[in-house]
Amino acid sequence: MPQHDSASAPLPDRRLPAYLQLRDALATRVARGEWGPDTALPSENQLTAETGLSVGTVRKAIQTLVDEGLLERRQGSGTYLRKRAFNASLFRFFAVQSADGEATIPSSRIIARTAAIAPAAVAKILGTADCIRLDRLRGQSDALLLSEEIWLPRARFDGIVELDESQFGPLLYPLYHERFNVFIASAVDDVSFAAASAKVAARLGLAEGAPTAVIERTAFTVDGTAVEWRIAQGPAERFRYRSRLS
Amino acid sequence: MPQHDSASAPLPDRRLPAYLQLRDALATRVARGEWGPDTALPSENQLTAETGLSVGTVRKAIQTLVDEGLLERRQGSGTYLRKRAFNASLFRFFAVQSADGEATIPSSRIIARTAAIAPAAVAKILGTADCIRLDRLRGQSDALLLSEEIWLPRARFDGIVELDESQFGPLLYPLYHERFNVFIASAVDDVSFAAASAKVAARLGLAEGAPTAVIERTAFTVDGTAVEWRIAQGPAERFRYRSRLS
DNA sequence: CTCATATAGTTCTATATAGAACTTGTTGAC
DNA sequence: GTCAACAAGTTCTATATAGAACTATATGAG
Repeated sequence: MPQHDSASAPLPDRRLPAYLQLRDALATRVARGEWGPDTALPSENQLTAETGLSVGTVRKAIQTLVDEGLLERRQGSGTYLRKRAFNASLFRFFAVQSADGEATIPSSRIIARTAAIAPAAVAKILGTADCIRLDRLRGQSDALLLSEEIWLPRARFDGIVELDESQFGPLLYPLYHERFNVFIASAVDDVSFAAASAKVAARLGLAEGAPTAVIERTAFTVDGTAVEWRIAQGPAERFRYRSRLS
Repeated sequence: MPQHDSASAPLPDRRLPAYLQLRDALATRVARGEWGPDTALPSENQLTAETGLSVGTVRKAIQTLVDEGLLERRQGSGTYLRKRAFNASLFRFFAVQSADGEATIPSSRIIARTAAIAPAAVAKILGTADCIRLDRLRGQSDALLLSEEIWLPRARFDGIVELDESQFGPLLYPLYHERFNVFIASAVDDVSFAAASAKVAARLGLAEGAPTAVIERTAFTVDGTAVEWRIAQGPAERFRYRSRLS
């Protein structure tokens, strides 16, 4: 699937109801990075003036995006980008035996950054083989919890290889947004089980063939294009995943 | 926590907005089993007449329940109980190598039904130790996939031990609803990995200590009381779990 | 029986309006 | 400087209304 430049604005589908057209328009403006994490979106009144729609319709459009998890409304203040709760969630899956019982985000260390040709399966997901690969290790040095391999399309993340190491915090998604204008809106995790390969075992300090949990994640922007694929692996005994069904 | 009889109607909190009071009222009526899976709830017009509220407010109350996954609206037809998609989801986690690739629900066999005292942890969740225990095996006889142990509070499920075996289909939640007026509205799964105990290994035809995926589930009614706890275990190599984050 | 048409009932979209509830910044009293 | 009061701006609740879109049933023609 070809990647459009973000400048090409998709035309709204006139057959759709007005509130959905407005929803789409707002979503693309969000994806384009028009508003930062702490700047309010236009108010209901401003949007009614801009669009000529009624407040009710504008509210419905915004509410749709809130339900989809993209926006967040604060009464009396405004409408903002929602802070993504799943930033730390990949980590949350591993029970960290911190003494205080807090859900601390342990240190993470990027151990490699290179431009590389993505494997076919990854290239298919990301839409290109021209990629950047990050390798990351998480956990204390005496208790390594997660070995990660992260693939990004080079077109969107050019310059991340040369970026100063101090710019990398424990979480990547804020960096994506601030430095590369890429706003992660949703993700899909695939959890499975596998024996540790020699390489992974060495990294995590496990025996080869030791049981590990594997998490494969694909992350998407608002418009549904995949912009990150990663595979993470950690010791199975420490793994614990909670999921709410409804 | 003491279990109320379903006859005691909780009073609506007057401090709450009207649409939330109506939401709560409808939720308790649903939990009470007032409407079956295929009978429509009262229409918007009927509800406005009953309550004296405006259509907009009534719509908002219903929409809230739709967002919570409890109801389902069909334009031109009516509002209905939502068919629970996670009935089969516990099973979906195991990749079934059926030739056609279909997500078939394999046969399930109840191998034991007894009244029993629940372990402390389970009793705490269910609010009582006076329970019924079901043991179930799923999968073909040549490829057993899941060994389940299910705990139910006896007060709500009295008679399930004596129930004719033919009444048990492959899914339990429809049975809960139709026979015992218990409508499962949400659930929480906890996934982890563990070595197979001697007993589980024997049941599944695995070697003792073989890696298995463990799913612990607590299921809730609309009002948030836990009415089922189960632990399921299956071979780790066959396990695959998909989760959507947003 | 089969098919098209009408009809009543339902949800869905959209507008207009009013005031309540809440947040944020400013102004003024002390 | 500190605190209270005010004011402007925002989202939230609630009502009222109109017509469109869709579904299910009944009716009638052939």
